[in-house]
Amino acid sequence: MEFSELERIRVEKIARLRAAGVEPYPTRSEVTHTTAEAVRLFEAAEAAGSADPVEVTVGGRLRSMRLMGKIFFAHIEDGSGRLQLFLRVNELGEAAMESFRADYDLGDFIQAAGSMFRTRSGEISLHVRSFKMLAKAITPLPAAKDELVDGQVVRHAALTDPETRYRQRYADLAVNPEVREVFRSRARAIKAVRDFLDERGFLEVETPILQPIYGGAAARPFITHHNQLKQDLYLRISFELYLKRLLVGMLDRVYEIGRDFRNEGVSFKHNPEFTQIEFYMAYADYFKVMELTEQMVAYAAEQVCGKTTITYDGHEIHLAPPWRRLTLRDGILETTGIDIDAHPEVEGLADAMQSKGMHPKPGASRGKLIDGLLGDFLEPTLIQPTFLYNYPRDISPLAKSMPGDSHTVERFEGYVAGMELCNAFTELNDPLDQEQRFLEMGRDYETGDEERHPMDEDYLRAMSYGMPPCGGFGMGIDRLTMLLTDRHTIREVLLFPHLRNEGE
RNA sequence: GGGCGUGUAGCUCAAUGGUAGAGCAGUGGCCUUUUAAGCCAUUGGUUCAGGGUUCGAGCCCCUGCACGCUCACCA
Repeated sequence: MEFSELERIRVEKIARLRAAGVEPYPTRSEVTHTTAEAVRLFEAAEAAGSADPVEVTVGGRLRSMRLMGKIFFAHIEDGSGRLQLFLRVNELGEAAMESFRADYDLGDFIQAAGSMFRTRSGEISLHVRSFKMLAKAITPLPAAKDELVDGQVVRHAALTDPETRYRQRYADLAVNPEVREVFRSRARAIKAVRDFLDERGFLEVETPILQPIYGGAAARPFITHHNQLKQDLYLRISFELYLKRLLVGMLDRVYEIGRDFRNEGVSFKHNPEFTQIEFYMAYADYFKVMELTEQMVAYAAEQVCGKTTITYDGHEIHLAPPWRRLTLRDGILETTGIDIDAHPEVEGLADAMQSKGMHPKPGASRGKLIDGLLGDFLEPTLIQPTFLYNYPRDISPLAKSMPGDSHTVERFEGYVAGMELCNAFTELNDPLDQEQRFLEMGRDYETGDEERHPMDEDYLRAMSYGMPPCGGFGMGIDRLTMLLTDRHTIREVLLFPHLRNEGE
């Protein structure tokens, strides 16, 4: 390791501690309470009028030090909160005080034993009788503490540089408590989804991440290779085709929470690997799935935020069921004046778009044009939760057709805050129809679409054994977390978002 | 991949083409109830990297890298 000057000074302190017979990285600590527990104990004793001292040993990082000659104040922080330490030469002696002054730095992990009390200004604190180093920090935490300059410019920003925050998430977490809170919320959201499905008889399963054929979504995959088997494999882009095989196997309600990998561009809402929840439910259709979706998201909001009305990007959003239901046709008609039902063929739709001054992408299918209208005009207007439903067949190869409408399938997407949150449909369970869809996608591939659905023969074999009618659902956990924590980029809800290699 | 922007001390930020600075942190002092303590003194720079223009470049030009925003892409 190469050290900066600040770091060299701390390395010298390590040597000094060792020379004095003090191990700066001891194997064990004697911590008995978190800082929050210590405070609660003391408050309880106070409330009970108890005169017995509350004795604790707490541990944490040194986050502030105010050394005032014969007495020191300091704050330590652990995962539960902060606690002020009060050190006085009367109890500790001059040698210990001097060691603390000279060898202890902000960022060090220490433990302190003593009894709880209130300072004259009323802050619950620990009157320290003994302390020891638990782990010496060499690199100073990137914490800023700006001060009043000429009666103004109070800037107490901590680490804010996004690159440093993402590359050194450990440092970001260490100095920015609100970042820690985001990831606690993320965990609560996942637990809420899991509990919600478990309570409704769903079975959590795990399916292959390394897949010989990828499918279930339109995305380019990452390719890898098994050496001994001499087998090319793909990292999964969705769980869909494996989960639906399980319905053939009489596991009626299944779900998986896990990582998908898509070899595509990164953006504020895309990361090459992201977390997805998918569930499949036998004997359900997409309307049933809509009901479950709105209940599940509202439940997650309650668990994470304590309520179903949340704020996202300044918008007050009401997640309580029922959510607005809007057919894709009506939504596009309202926002563009184009009736997609009046244009069952791509040529007519493209003409209609041109007459509105739009520039339909040459060679795009009808479904892709409709998807473009949705993304450009309708999606930004969908702030309050909305189920858009009934989608073009040609962009939905795994969804079941609507009875009596060969161009449309029973599919919906849930939109909140102008962002696609989830995607679901009545699943196609007709093996002959499914084979036909794969073949149609194959034609698209031959005309240059990289994101084709490759034919999955085994999936067709599974379906040909008989697949119960079912509804299926997929939702990005990252986007759900963004929504519930009011974060506006996916990087803020990923502990270690994907970045380019660090420069030399 | 395209466009725009940013890159200066550990952190947050200044600096007309003319001596690289501030606050906090650090270091040395003073201080026995502080509160993002206070006071005195002080250290710390390959200004992202490499070229170029100029008497002189943190600043202007070129190339590269990283990050941000945005467009494209995106079942």
